[in-house]
Amino acid sequence: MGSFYLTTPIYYASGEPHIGHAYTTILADVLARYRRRAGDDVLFLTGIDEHGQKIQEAAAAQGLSPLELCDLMAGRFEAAWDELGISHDRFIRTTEREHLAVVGALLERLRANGHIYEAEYTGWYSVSQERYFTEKEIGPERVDPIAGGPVVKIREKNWFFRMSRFQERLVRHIEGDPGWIAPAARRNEVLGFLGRPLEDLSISRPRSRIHWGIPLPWDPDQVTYVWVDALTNYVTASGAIDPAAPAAERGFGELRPSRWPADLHLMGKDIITTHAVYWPTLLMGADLPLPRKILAHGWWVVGDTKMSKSIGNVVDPLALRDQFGADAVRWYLMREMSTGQDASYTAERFLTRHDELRNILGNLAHRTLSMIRRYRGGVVPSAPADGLETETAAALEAYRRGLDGYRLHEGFAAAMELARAANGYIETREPWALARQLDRASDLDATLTTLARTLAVLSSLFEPVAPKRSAELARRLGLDRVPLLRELPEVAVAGRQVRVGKPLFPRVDV
RNA sequence: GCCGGAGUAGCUCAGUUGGUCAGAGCAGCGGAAUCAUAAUCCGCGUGUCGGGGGUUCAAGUCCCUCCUCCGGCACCA
Repeated sequence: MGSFYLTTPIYYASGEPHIGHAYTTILADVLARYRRRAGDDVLFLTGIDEHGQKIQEAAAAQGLSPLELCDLMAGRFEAAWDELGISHDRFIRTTEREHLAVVGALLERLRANGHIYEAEYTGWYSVSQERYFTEKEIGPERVDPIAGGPVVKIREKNWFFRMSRFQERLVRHIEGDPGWIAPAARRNEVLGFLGRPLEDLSISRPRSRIHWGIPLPWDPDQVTYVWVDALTNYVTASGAIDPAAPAAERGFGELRPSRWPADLHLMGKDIITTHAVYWPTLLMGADLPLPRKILAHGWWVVGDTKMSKSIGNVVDPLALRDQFGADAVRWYLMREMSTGQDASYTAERFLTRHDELRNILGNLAHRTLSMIRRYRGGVVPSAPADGLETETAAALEAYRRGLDGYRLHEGFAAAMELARAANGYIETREPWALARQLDRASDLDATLTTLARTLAVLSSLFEPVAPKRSAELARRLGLDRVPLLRELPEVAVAGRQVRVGKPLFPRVDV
């Protein structure tokens, strides 16, 4: 049995879960479920990032302590994930005691290795907003993008990580492993970025300004800035580091038994630099192995404009879920977006994808189960399931190729293609005609058994993307669970008592 | 400015290393069937594969150039 450890970013706890969070998390969930279906022992990690100035301010504004606000937001995220059928194994919070200790241990390791030094940080600071803004945020006008007020260039004491030392090693790593950053376009961007001299990374902020954070072990007047704090969650959850052990035995250099390194870090393309540059160099600095793969996905846009709160065109995945069900939302997101690229959300496309699920797959299940009930008393006949063999084999191969290669849209298209083929098979075989001819009973048996077997295959292929309805389909077929991939296509369906039930994907009147 | 993508049927897009690659789904039109959620199946596309040039026996598929759109160019979760 293989092992697979995958992560989403931890989402910043100052805002409500939105479609960006949902897409990343659903993508991760689909891959996690696929790996489980392929027989792997999976660790699927997600969580929230709870430190920093925004949390501190948002809590104060609501009359809460920072931790009270974080508790509230953790509940919001977990509830959202529950409603979307997310099967994470671990929900990490950066305020957990273990994480605080691991961050401290990592920082001490970096310092012991001689990669940390003290210097002045220079940046554009807005006095009214009490925070720094990036060059990009302030724009050429040099005003703070929130209130439009002035920004000034100021200096303050920070601790820095000698990221620049690792530039060459990182470039060699990326060039030596072409699939390490996917898709290739993002890899090229990172390499382009690394074509210029890499600067060092500021890793702390004065506690006088931001108190809600993890104090540096050697300088309690400074708190850990977001990068080290947030990214380290991946190591914390892996169990690789034991902060309570003596410094030489904590797991750096010599890994303890753990899930590290991660097999896959998933994220939106906006934080590729953080994951493909900051994080690996930090790991190098701490003598930890790098994650095996980094996959940055694209953005959902609405029509041809970017989704944004200010425009008011944000699509709420939970509202869609209320109307169509979690599986339909998941199907749309996975099937419609070419993994890695941007895609456009439109209500029309959503409905088309939902119709596909309902008419091609849902109706296939319903008509098949109805015929087994009508013609064979609800029991799958014991006959050779010798139809659709070519189509099934082709679908399985394309499906695995798509999911293994992180082209989920292609993999799931192959699954839906099999459902289309099964509908065609019904038309060709005309079971209703066979049922009228007593001497064709064995042909009808073979037809119905083939269809039942194909539905069992489909329940397995669709499980990662539509877990609830696929499990229900398996139950309707009289199976006690959704089959694993290695059990396909030979699933023992003969003799099973089926149940027709209500349509799997009911018609939704809009 | 530098770097990198994309431009294929009305719409959304597939098209690995050049040779059934001119395709799929949706929409539209016509037909079949009745097991089924007015669901399904079959048939129908004269598309300059953004423009131009080049390499080759052969190019959406490689090279050059032009046009249009988009993305990246660090302390932003």
